[in-house]
Amino acid sequence: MEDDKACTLGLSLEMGNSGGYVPKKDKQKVHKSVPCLDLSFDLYPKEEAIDVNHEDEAKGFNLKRIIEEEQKDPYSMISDNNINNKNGSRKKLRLTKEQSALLEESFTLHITLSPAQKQALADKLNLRHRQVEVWFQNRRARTKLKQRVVDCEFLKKCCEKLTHENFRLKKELQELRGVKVNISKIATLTTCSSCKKLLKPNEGNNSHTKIVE
DNA sequence: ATGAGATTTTCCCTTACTTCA
DNA sequence: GTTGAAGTAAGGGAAAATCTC
Repeated sequence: MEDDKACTLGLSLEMGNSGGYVPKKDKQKVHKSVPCLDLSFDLYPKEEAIDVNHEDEAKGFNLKRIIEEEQKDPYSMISDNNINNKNGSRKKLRLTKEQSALLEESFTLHITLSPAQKQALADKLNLRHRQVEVWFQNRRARTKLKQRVVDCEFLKKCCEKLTHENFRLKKELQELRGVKVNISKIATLTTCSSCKKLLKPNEGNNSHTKIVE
């Protein structure tokens, strides 16, 4: 059955780490009990792996500093398509097709990224670390929402199936009860010795009512 | 050793903006 | 041109685990 097959599928989508601080050295332990995508890909080759606290003199790169600067002035390090409106309201950034495509591609490989991976991707896309982070958060939320809709539909079908089955079993029970009553009725009947017809209890042979023709 | 506050990272909810019918 | 719905980037708070003093 298709539904039976469906029963063995789904309802197990996990987002991996469900929150909380995870030290970098223990990052992989988190995913032990939960089926989750491998996060060990390199946006940078291994020899260029990023140390958050390390100040790269040649590139002037320090992730901690970048994040701090972003917090001080969120719009200082970004392309001009994300500058606030004159009235102070937030101007919404729209990611380009290329940016979205690469983010999607990364997401299909890894639903969460380490800070260094986020920064590497941000550099690649000319976005801020925070923007990549937020994009992944929202993308995980969207996935979860879609899965919730799928789960909901599946549970609805299960419910309908069970309701139908319940109705069928109730009907069957009713029929069986009817059969049982008839059998007990038959068990209490006696047979007329002369005409061989069934008699009600306490009915003599002389004045009997014909029950069974 | 241990306890309290700080830090880090994620999730969740919400808001604000854009796009489209 | 207006409106409402849907999509989505981003803000902010809470939770959880670890770190630091």
